Amino acid sequence: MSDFLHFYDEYDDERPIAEPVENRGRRKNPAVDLPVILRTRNDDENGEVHGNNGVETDSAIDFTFMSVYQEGANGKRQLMRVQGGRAAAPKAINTQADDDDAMLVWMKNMGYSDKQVVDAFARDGRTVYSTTSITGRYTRVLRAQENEYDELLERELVEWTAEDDEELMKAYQKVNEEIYAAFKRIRDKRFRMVATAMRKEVPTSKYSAKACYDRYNGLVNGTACIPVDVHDEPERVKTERDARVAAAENERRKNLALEAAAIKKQEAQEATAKRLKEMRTVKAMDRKEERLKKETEMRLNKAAEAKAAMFAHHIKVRAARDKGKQVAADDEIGSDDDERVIDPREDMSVEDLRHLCKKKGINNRGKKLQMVNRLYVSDERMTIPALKARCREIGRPTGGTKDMLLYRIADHEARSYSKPIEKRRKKALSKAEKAQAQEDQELHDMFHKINAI
DNA sequence: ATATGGTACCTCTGCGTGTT
DNA sequence: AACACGCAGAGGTACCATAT
Repeated sequence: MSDFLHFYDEYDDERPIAEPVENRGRRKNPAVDLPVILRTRNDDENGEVHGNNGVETDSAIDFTFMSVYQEGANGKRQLMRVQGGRAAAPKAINTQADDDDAMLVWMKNMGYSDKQVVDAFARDGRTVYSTTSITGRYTRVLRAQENEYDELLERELVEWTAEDDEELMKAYQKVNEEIYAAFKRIRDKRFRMVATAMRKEVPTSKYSAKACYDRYNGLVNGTACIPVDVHDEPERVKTERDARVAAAENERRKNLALEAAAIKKQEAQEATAKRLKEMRTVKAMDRKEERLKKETEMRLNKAAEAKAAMFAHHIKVRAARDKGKQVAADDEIGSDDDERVIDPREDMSVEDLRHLCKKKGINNRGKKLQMVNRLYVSDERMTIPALKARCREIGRPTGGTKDMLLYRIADHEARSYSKPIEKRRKKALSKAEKAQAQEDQELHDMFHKINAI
């Protein structure tokens, strides 16, 4: 082998190539950007065969378009391309290695990967082998060197040195350790291989490496249980095994039942929690409705009191104007709205009014306003103590003028019939509901705004 | 017929990713 | 974080196609 020390200089700092790789495996080698040339074949000045005739190939145009191979059966080789360098062509393995082989051996000895060798060769314009050829050529060169050296040793033209003897013993020791490790690795795989072999022979086999190991040792040590088909008491063994199988099945079912019970329990708990939550919600809704009802009632009462005051005022005004006159005993209704006193019973339906009049022993025929007037006149004829007693009875205040007492009683009667009450309550509720809905919408919008951040 | 470059196939290793 | 798993890249070897 020729001197290769110059490669150390060439590839030291100035020629950046990748660091030698330590382990095999997936690595990301940097891509080499080189011109693509067609594979060609020509002889150089020494008669050696090279691709591209050793011409420097800096561009894709700078080559002679010649086929390196004769017309092949598949024609594939004629069109193969290499990046940079010369195309590979058969070249004898020579122990007096040329520069390419010397570099190849040096790089491989240094630990560069096959791909790195190919890239470096391409970049330097050397022969560009296929990556998969590198190891092949490398091992062939080494064998050739060894063969040549064997012959020299035979002829006693070279000899072992003391230093080499020492290295030999070290190498022997090292290799022995490697062999031991390799042996251990393969031995450790023994029962894995046994299990695989079992599967090949018995496709239904499900014995693991561990099972094979345990059984094998049991058989060798005589501790393995006897198979039922060769046992002295097969019936007993079978019965015992069946009992174990049954017990295991029972255990399995028990566990399944426990599991199912646990799931059921959890579901029941969840259902209870859900129901409780729903009940709480319903109660809350009920409370809310109750509150709204009360508020409405309060508002209505307040309005009623205000109306009662207004009613009293109107009556007073009319009384002053009609001084000395008796209130009409029958159906005389003022046609002028200004003169007419608003009685709460006017909100009642004609049907309810007829019912009320009948109940109080008053003529219930005629127009709506006539009935309202008759009711008023009837009330007006009562004494103040009687009116107060009536107010007390219906849970209304007993203070104020007679007209206010009259109004309260009229209002109570009107509200005791469903229609006007429902009408007013609904009106008040819908107002409260609207307010609530608006509040809900604002909350909803705010929630989404916060979520979007 | 032999030597050589290249291919097919196998194994090993490292990396990325999903699961526990 | 630890582990399992699949994928892809790398090297080794037997073999094939072809040049000599």
